[in-house]
Amino acid sequence: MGKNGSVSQSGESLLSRDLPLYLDRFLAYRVARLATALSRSLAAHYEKQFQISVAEWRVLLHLTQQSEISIRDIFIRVDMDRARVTRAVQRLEARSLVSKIVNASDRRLIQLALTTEGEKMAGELSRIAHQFEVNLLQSTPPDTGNSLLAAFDDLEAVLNDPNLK
Amino acid sequence: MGKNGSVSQSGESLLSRDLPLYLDRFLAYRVARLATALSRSLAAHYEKQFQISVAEWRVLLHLTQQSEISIRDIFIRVDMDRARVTRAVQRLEARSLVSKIVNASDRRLIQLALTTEGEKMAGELSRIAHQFEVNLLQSTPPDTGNSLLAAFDDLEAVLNDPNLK
DNA sequence: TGACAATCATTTCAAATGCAATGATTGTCA
DNA sequence: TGACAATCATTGCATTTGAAATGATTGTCA
Repeated sequence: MGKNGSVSQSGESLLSRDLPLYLDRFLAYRVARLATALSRSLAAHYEKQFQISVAEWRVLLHLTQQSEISIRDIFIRVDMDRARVTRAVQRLEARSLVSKIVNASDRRLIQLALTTEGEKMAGELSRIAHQFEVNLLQSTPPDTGNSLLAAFDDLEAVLNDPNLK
Repeated sequence: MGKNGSVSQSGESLLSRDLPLYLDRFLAYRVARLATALSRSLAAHYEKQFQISVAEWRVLLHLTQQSEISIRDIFIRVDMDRARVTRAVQRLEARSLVSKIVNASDRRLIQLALTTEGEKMAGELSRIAHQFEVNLLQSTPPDTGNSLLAAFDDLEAVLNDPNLK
C-alpha cells in the first residue's frame, strides 16, 4: 500500500458521508499534502545545483515574466508575506542575481530586475520546472493539467469572494 | 481584477507554450497557493473558538479516525515531520485533549488517544470542516470535488513512484 | 547470550516565517 | 500650503519549522 493508503473508490459523492470527517477525502488537507509533495519533489531537481529556496524561486520566476517591478507587486501576486519577499530579494541581491534600484518617480517603490546572471539562472529554473511538469502529467489522463487549473481558478474565486467572509 | 489576476482562457494545452514558464499556469505553484488560501480560510473558522494550529488540527482529526496510535503512524500518514507531530501532541496533551501512554508491548511506542474533551472538540472541528467544504464546493461545477481527489491520487502516485526518483 | 543495527520519540540548533511596528515617502483635502 | 492619512519596504521579535543528534528500547544474528 502506498504511503497514504490512497482512496480509490470515488464513486459516491464527496460529501454524502457524514461525520466523522474522512481526512483522506477532505480537500483542504489533500491540497496541502499535495503542495508539500510537489514542492519537495521539484526542489530536489534544482536545490543542489542552485542552492535556492522556494521563496527565492518564486521571486526569480516572477521577474522572468515582468521586470522593473516592486516588492509589493510580487507579494500581492505571488502569495507571500511582504517580509518574506523582502528577505528573498535580499538574498538574491547578495548573490548578484537581482538588482534593486529606487523608483525615481515614487521613491517608496523599488524597481527589481534580473541581472544577466539572474536571467541565466531563471532560464535554467524555467526549463527544469517545465520539464518537471511534463513528466508529472505524462502519466496522468489527458487534460488533467487544464482541468486542475480551471478548478483552482474556481476555488480561488470562491475563497477571495468577500461575500463569503 | 482579482488578487491573482486569474487566468480564464484555458483553451490551449497546458504545456504547449514554451519558455519562459508562465507562473499562473504552473501546477506546483498553483497548488501551493491554493493550499495556503484554503488553510487560511478554514483556520479562520476555528482558530478563534479553539485556539488550535494546523498541526494540532491534523493530529486531532486523525485521532478521530484511528485511536491508540503512535506518533510515527501519524507523521507517516499525515505528511508532517516527526518533530512537528511530537510538538503538536505536546500542546494537545498540555490542554488535556489527548492522552499519551507508553505501549506496554513495545515501550518505544506511544499510544495516543483523544480524551473526552478531545473527542468533543474534534467533533466540533469535524463539523466545521465538513461545512466549510460544502460551502466551498457549492459554487463550483458538480463533481468538482471528486474529480480533484481523483487527480490528486494520480499525482501523488507519480510523486511517490520510486522509479522516477 | 551479547554485540550491533534498527526503530521510536524527543531535543537541539539554526534558519525561516508571520505579525506588528518603524521610518521614509507620497497622496489628500481643508 | 500644511497637517494628517495612506502606502511602501524594512526590521524586531516571538514562534514555527526541519534536519540532524540524542537517548531509550527492541530486533538481529553470529
